[in-house]
Amino acid sequence: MITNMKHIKKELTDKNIKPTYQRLCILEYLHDNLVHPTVDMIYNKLVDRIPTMSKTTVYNTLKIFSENNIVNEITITGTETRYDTNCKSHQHFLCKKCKKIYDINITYQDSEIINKDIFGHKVQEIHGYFKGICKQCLENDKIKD
Amino acid sequence: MITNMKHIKKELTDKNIKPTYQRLCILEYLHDNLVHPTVDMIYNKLVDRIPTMSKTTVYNTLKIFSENNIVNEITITGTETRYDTNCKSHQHFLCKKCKKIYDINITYQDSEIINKDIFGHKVQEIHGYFKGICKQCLENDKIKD
DNA sequence: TTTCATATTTGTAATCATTACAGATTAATA
DNA sequence: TATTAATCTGTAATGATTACAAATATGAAA
Ligand SMILES: [Mn+2]
Ligand SMILES: [Mn+2]
Ligand SMILES: [Zn+2]
Ligand SMILES: [Zn+2]
Repeated sequence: MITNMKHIKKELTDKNIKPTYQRLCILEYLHDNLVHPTVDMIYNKLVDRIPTMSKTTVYNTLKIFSENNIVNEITITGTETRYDTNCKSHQHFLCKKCKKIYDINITYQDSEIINKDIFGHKVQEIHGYFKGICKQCLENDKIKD
Repeated sequence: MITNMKHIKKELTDKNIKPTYQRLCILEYLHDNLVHPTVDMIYNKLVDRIPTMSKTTVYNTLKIFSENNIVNEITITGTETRYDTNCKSHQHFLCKKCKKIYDINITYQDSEIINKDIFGHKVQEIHGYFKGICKQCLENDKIKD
């Protein structure tokens, strides 16, 4: 338990979300595992501690979190949604081989664009990401050669 | 038929892809409909002209096109893959309301990053997109008020 | 042309993530 | 305590995509 439970509870109550046990566990998991996990990763980890946990609850909870800007949904893989509690503006790197998503902190001039217009369209979110082969996979390949 | 068939045929033969009737029709559709269509949109349009067309063929063909860099797969909606034959570097705007994807031509310094390293990861693709409400939907909302 | 091998297309079934829904459980309120 | 609302749970349905095998078309040798 890396993250303080009181902070997590406050994060929910501040947004008028009832801090139920399931919600606290899911949010705690997200804060302690900043690897952009899938619903399955979250569920499979928590079901050990909470055997009654339902996958539907994970989906429902993440939907509430997303609507309240507690998590960001990342849909760059094309297969499943990944979840991110890092709400600071940042980019991502998706490894085509191992499917890991890394944070890339390149400071952009986001503030210039966000909530403004771009060709008449109202911008609410800015997403940027790179695809390729990650450092670790590159090194694994080297060893094979 | 806006695009010249000879050009389309050459595009395939240049990459050693047999220019079958189905493949030509799909590629022609993509060139004439630069709206980032879904598999369903492509299939439903083409099945009128080619009643034997199979949706699996659309999937197979787009996979071959993607592997040969004839189309780009866009996975920003989270629900289904959209396809783009505009291979010049450009950004996208996804409208949360009507789900239309618009091209946004902001010149980036892509060439500085592509095929180079970023924190040790090998970058092969750069993606950037915005989410919000598009011009047309904003205007439709105005009328309602 | 006929024969045979190969590539492509097609239709159906399977898979997998996500959503819909209704009943069970829990919490809040009177 | 009794009543009501919110939350959670399990299962069924949905929808996009993939797997697979049979049907069809293509193309080269004989
Ligand atoms: Mn992140
Ligand atoms: Mn485009
Ligand atoms: Zn990797
Ligand atoms: Zn719109």
